[in-house]
Amino acid sequence: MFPHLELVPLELGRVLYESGSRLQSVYFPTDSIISLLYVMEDGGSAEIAMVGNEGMVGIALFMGGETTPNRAVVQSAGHAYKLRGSLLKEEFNRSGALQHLLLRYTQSLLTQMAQTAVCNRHHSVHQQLARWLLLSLDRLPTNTLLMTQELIANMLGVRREGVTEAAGRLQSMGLIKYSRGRITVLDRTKLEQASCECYRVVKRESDRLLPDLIAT
Amino acid sequence: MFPHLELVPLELGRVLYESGSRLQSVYFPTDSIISLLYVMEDGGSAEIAMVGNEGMVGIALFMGGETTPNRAVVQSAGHAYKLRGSLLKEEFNRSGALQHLLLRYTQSLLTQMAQTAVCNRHHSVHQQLARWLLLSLDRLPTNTLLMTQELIANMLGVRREGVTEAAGRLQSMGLIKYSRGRITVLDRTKLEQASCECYRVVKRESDRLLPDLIAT
DNA sequence: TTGCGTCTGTGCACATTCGCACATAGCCCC
DNA sequence: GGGGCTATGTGCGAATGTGCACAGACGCAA
Repeated sequence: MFPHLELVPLELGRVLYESGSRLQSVYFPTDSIISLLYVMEDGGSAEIAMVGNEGMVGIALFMGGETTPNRAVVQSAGHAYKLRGSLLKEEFNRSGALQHLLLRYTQSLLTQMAQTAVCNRHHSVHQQLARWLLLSLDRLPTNTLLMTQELIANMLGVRREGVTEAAGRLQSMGLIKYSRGRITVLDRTKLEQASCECYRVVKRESDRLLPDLIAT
Repeated sequence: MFPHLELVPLELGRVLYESGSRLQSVYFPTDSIISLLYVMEDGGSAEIAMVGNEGMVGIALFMGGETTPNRAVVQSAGHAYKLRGSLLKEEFNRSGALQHLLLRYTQSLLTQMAQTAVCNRHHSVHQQLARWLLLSLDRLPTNTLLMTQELIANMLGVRREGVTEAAGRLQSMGLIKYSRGRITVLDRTKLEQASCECYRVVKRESDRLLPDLIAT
């Protein structure tokens, strides 16, 4: 299967899958981040989950549904290995180690979605921003991310102004530093403290389910 | 495998799995409903998904994680087929039709969770209550459910008073009728209109992924 | 029938977020 | 180095939801 992996560049904002569209290929991000979004009828959106080098985009393919009602969009530019869906499906159906790995990854994605639901219900924008930054950071090689507050607001499904205020607070506490779409995390430990339990739950499950991650 | 299915009664409030506990058995509800909840550190809770006769409780078993950070609790009393986890796992690993069915069910559960996240972010208590009632109704043989507003509030992760107000509104619109823990849906069509798109998305995916549901 | 416990309704002060309007500030590019 | 675009900051009023307190109301049981 490896010879069929093709490393492709992914620019910010590119839509890999549209909601309900049939999957032709799957993507394994290396240094990029892909967001899974639900886009509402009125155009509003909310991020459901985030995929980085720990996972893949396109699980519906081997889960059997072929499509999902979500959009996959590049949240942080970078690269990903692209693979013909049919090849992955064949390999998955061989029921080998890859199948088990993919299923465990799917379970960790499930946890991420569940925790997103909880977080949306119970936690403040401030805590959610911290969670989101940490999840992004875990999927990037650096501790700087290129993201306007407007985009973050779209991901979290809140107002841009809400992000401005929360980010301002985190900055004045010395946890992060930012200007014009460039956010740098200064104190990761304190950022984790500022976040809610949701981040820790997702991280713990991810570490537990995928202990043996090696670059694909 | 069928001879090993054991029909067991499930009383309201019973906890089938505690967060993080190892799964011994899986359950296929017949006329009961099981809620998957996340319980926060401060004791608050939020429903992540709902399982009725369309699905099963315990997918972590075949997904490979063995545990999840969620609690499964009986939301509506009734019965379920209980099965030793190891048996299901064996059958799953035979990669037959059951495996494909279970994976498609898991995908529909994924959609339900994703939509819960969206709904928690963007929709009013009023809409969420309508969605929740419809999802419950779809999993019950009758159109009456036994549920206090207090319990519904715990499921939705909102205040009891918020449910009181939303339910009062639905009642005065003639969509439902209730008293002391007994809710009857009078006009399902209008209730769907009062609900948000989330219900429809979940329903559509569920119908699409599991068209061939026969009582297990 | 009476009583008690549980479920439901309501009022009010407060916090958070929203929606909008508009001010400021950094950066690119001619 | 001065437009002009885009990103960020701020200040309202309104809406929604929260936390608490307590009143009413229904139903079961003695």
